[in-house]
Amino acid sequence: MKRIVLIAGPTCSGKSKVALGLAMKFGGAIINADSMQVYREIPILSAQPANEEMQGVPHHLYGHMSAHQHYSTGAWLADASAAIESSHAKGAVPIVVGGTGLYFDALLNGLAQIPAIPGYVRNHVRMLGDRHGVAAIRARLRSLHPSGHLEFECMDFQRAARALEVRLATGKPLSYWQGKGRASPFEQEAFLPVVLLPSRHEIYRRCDQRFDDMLAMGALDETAHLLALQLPLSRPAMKALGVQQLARHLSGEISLEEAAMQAKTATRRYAKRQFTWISGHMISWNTIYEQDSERILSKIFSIIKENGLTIE
RNA sequence: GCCCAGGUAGCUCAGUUGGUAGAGCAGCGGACUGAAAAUCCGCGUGUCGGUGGUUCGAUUCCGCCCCUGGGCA
Repeated sequence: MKRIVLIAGPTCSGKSKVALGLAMKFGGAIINADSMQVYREIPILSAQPANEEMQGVPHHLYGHMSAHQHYSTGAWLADASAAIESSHAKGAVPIVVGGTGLYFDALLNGLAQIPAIPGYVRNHVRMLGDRHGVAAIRARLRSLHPSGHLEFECMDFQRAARALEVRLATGKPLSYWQGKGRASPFEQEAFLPVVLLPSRHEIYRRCDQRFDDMLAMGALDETAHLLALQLPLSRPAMKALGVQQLARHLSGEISLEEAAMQAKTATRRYAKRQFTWISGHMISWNTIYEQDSERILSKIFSIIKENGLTIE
């Protein structure tokens, strides 16, 4: 059985660089596990590796979607699984790298086997939420439960909307489907999971620096082009960190300095959520606290040496 | 030098007719099964500029000092 190397970590932890180093040493193929780097219109803002940075190493699922589209965890799992299999078939070590915790969770544990939700049901539910708020979604959910039991007591409209669309489309509650269990498309033993965990202070420092770098690389122009597409704000790509802040600067509402400050703040909050996810979901992973990419690489090399890239 | 306005949380400020104080933003903690860079839940973190005085009790009233703005010289 061939290995699947996983490299997770908060934003700015140096994952991409480390993945590239690994791929060059072992003949690997890099597979993106970042929900924003899939959109081709935002290469700078989502920090996608540039072509000249790829060093001839195959990179999959970077910019393969349009910002017009609505990607999802399920779609990613299917794409990533296919990329892993084709890498194995070509004799390359698949290296899955990214910061989206839910994607790694789906890869490692699978997703509940829920039938696809028809687009009209999904639109109906989202429109209900947009117009009348979470309360309307919760009320609708409650009305579908004869027992009066409410699955979603919280005000999380995204999850409430998911529960409602599943209930409407399948006739069964979300908990029914989730209760049936789930399984990864791959053997657990195949995974070689590594999480990079530099200090929070260092991550924050690098995030601030990186946003300034993004501006220098043309993040403003990129935002202007994205805005010209006139996409609804609900499109995932419109929620990339920095887009809303730079949009407000472009419309004259705030200064560039203010926009940069707000974008940096939003990035720090995102990193904080990633730290929380990691501490709750990646406890058993090989954890590397180093900050220097050479030292990280040598640690991963020794982890790979111990575990091997193939197993019986 | 004189006059005026201020000095309260990391920042901007509110407030206490004298009983050790609260908003927004920032920050911190947490959740997470097909939007996840999303979405949601929770938490004030403080020598109330300093020092004397009055008082049972001062961040609040009074004196002096320090600091920051503005004005007059």
